Amino acid sequence: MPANERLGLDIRRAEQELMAAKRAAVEPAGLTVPQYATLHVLAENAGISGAALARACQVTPQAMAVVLKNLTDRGLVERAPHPWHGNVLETRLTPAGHTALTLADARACAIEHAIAEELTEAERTQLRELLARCNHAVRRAAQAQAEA
Amino acid sequence: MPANERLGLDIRRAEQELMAAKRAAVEPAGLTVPQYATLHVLAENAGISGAALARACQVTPQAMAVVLKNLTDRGLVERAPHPWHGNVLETRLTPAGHTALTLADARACAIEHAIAEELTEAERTQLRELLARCNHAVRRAAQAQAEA
DNA sequence: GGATCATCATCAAAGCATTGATGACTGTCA
DNA sequence: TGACAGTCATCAATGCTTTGATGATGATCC
Repeated sequence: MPANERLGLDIRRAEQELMAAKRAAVEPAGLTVPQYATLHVLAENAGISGAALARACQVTPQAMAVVLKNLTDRGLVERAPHPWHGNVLETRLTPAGHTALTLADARACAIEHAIAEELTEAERTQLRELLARCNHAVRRAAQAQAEA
Repeated sequence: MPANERLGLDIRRAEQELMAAKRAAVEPAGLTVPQYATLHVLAENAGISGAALARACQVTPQAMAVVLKNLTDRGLVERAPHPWHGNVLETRLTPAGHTALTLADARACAIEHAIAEELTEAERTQLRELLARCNHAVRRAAQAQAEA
């Protein structure tokens, strides 16, 4: 199968380009992309648990634990035991975390804004739909292989 | 900016889904996705240098060095100094590497095949074009930020 | 010939991500 | 009350990726 026919490569390339741009965008705020994503979810869900945060960011709880450790060490978030639900650690933004998020968000949104402006409303919808169908096909193929 | 309007998330999600499926696909061959990609390029470019390999796979030379180290340690590739061009290490597939690649390639192609089949020819072209335009917009926005 | 430039390999540090396994806790159901 | 299932946090091992810095080598130009 020739490489230039593989649609996966186009998707991969787009994502890499996007990640590189976002990395550069949030770097002045002293954040990485996963850290920015975590703070973003946290801003709208104060006191959420680490596991729930991981689900929201679509990573494993272990990966989120590493991100949270780095954020905690640098004082951007704080974690405290849940009042009556023993095993859970509530996570919250600190003022410093809120500041960093605000800084990063402006530049990150500029990137998203650029994408949105490049495409018409109809094109945006279509891109979403095409990607969703790719997802569906991929998931189906993966499951077929898992069963074989 | 609401999260559900960010097209970047759709692209990101599609890529993650794809990566997860490919990871599962090449895992029975004892490979990771970057390792598979490296072997794939290597199969058609015997004796290529590590830096050139990195460019072909769109990663940094350092990242490629790690991948090559793991592949070399497991005997899937071998590296030897270039005959007359001193500083270059020629990299080649070993028979074991070729076997692993063949195994992984069948399953990886099945994933790509599933994507290609889900979409019509026109849709594939359109998806490519939309992604390319996203790339363009992202690159432009990133450059604008870099200059600011 | 010798300075300069581009390319290549590599060391180091930091961060993100995966799988697998373990222990602790809550709530439910018998 | 006691067993069970589900959720949560965490340790450990691997592997990929990035930036930054360093040294070696070959080719080009003066």
